Amino acid sequence: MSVIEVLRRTSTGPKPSQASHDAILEAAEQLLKENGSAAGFTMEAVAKRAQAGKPTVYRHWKTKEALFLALAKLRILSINNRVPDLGSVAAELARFHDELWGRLSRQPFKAIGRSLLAAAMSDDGVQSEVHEQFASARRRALREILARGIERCELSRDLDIELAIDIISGFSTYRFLLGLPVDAVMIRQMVGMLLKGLRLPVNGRVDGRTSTRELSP
Amino acid sequence: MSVIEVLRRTSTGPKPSQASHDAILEAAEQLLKENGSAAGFTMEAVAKRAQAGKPTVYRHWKTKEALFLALAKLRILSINNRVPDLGSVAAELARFHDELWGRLSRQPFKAIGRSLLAAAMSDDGVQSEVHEQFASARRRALREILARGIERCELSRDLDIELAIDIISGFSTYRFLLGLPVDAVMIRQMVGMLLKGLRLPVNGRVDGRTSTRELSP
DNA sequence: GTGTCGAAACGCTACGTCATGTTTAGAGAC
DNA sequence: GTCTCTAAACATGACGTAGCGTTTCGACAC
Repeated sequence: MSVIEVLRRTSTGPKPSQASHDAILEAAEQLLKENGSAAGFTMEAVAKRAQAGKPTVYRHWKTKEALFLALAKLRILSINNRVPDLGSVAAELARFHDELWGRLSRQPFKAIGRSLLAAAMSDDGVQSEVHEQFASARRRALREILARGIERCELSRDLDIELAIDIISGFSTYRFLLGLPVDAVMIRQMVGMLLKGLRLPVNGRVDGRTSTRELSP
Repeated sequence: MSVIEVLRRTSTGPKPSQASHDAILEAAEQLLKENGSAAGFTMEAVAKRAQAGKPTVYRHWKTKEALFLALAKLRILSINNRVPDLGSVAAELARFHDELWGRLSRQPFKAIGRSLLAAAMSDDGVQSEVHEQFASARRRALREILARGIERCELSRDLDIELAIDIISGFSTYRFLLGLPVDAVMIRQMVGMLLKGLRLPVNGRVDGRTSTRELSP
């Protein structure tokens, strides 16, 4: 149910109102979702939608960018990146991407993601934040998956994990950037193609095709 | 030498002035370069820098976005993507990336690239254009390289070329997006890691390390 | 005369602030 | 417990600033 109430919200005394806080965030999310990008996402519109005054919005967040980043952290950083041990790197990478891109392919996450990248490209500070917070959360999960793969001898001990993470993250991010679908089938194909380079071959023969076991273990 | 002249440019008669056209483009490029992103890139600033009137700017380009896209096409699409036959996929991929990212890592190309991605994330039309024009030019070159690799039996005939292109393009684009360096060493490491999955193994043994031949043939 | 030129002013929208009067929670007095 | 006072939040509306895109102007080239 919506946090935004119909009746006029009044003061809650000396402490900031949690109701206003929540209503503003929800209004911001609705606007991003409806427009599909940051276009039309104005502070006036947010305030109006939240049935709040502009000073109230600015009392809770210093700038428009701060409000947006708070929303992005709430919605995107909350996506669970942790993947349990599923027995194979392929299965775990597939699960990881399904969780992440299953969300980011739909609204409002898609609009928030697009706006976040737009902000990162326009401002060095946001770019750093995207790198240090949003990307690093994903990287940590991938690092665990690859480390488990090394432990169970699926992957070589010499594997450059950070490099592999760049390649894995890059694929889906690139498709998102171009507006192309990032669906489960595609993810599994990518993982299959990539794994032939990542995993330590157990037999002396690696053919050019992706085996069924690699795709859906 | 600068196209922006010191003296006041006056009318050239019934036809739009080529000098104004060039001066405006150069002014726009300077501003992007100086700011490192689209911040501060205003039409007023462009006109002032070019010693032109705002109506003259709008006479040549209908909107700010049109001016920016014209500049982006001029500077980024002009980067030569074609790579001659160098005898190996690794060498050709490395050369391709060096040409492209050697430019995109430096100003003003870096700022133009960032602003282009920002615009793509904010506007569906620009996103389509980035996909259809900017990305596709790169993809065409990569397709040639991979096709040659298949011809000379370095790569499997079953290779999903488009998928491979997504992975290859994604890596560098992802690092660019996060503000991380995209240098030649890194590119060669990525190509090395990726090729072990792409190329058709000639011997029955593929170890976990990257051989010197693969990195710099 | 037609169309471009630079300069200046305009309307519009959006960011962020300020001034106003109202409402509320909490602290202290009794 | 009740009353009073104060500090801070609340919505509303107006404001200053900045940027986009347009209009008007006199000057100039063909």
